[in-house]
Amino acid sequence: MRIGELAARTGVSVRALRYYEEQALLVPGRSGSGQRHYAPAAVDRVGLIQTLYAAGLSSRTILDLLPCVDAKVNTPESRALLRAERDRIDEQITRLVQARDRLDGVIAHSEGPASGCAFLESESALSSSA
Amino acid sequence: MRIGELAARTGVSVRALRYYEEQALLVPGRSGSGQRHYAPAAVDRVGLIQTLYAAGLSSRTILDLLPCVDAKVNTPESRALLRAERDRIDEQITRLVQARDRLDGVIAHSEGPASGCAFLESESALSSSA
DNA sequence: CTAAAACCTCACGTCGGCGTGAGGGGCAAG
DNA sequence: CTTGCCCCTCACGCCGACGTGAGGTTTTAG
Repeated sequence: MRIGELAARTGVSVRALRYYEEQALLVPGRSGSGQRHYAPAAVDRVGLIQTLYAAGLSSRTILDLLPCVDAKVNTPESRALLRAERDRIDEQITRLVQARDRLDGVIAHSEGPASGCAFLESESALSSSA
Repeated sequence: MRIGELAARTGVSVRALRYYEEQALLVPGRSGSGQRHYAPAAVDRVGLIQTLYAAGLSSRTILDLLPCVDAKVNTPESRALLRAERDRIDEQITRLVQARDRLDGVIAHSEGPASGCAFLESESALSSSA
């Protein structure tokens, strides 16, 4: 299929697909006239790339991970790389849960101000002069 | 305390603190000569800001949330805002868990290729020519 | 008093993941 | 042939959270 169809099927922009090629994440074949041609499997590939981007990984990192994911490479280094990125994601989840809990606490407080709770330890007197 | 000390205590850069002021997230008092002076509570404040930044919130969003967190504002709108941001974080967590699980699957596969599992549905023949 | 820190205000640089034209080719239908 | 749609390659724009000087003032230690 050509780039427009892949874009339509995956929901990502044509520009983004060209960008993925630039980053060597998804390199299509070319017709004689220079047009890009993608195999059907490219749809799944784009989905994976999107998932990883959504997890906050950079193009470079994804580029490093893809060969492992494709199971074309399976060395101790590649496994370490996979675990490292997994752990980074884990940390990020931890941070997000922390922020969410914080907001949940505020929400609970704003809805039921019955208790004089101080789960948000003291936010007052933010500045002082001289 | 002055900006350098706050920076040291919180681990964020002096530049970042000035930026927070620019964004109206943390506005310190000033001495006659123009130097910033922060109250001790500013340490916690910076921690909160950092937590929210780490959760992927923008300066603008944090600015909107802070009055609610400070419990200075408690309107239906502010509560809706809090919930909306909480839900965004929830979604982000979902995405991250998805990505992590994906990597976990790959890791499991790379370590024990005993099972002919296909949890990563077909990643092959990525491109075709003409 | 003097020198070194620490502070101040501009104001431009960076980086990543694209958006958005500009300007021009390829290909099927009528 | 021509209309029209999809495709191509540059190449600049953008945005947010700061980094990084430049050039000058204030505070502090000796």
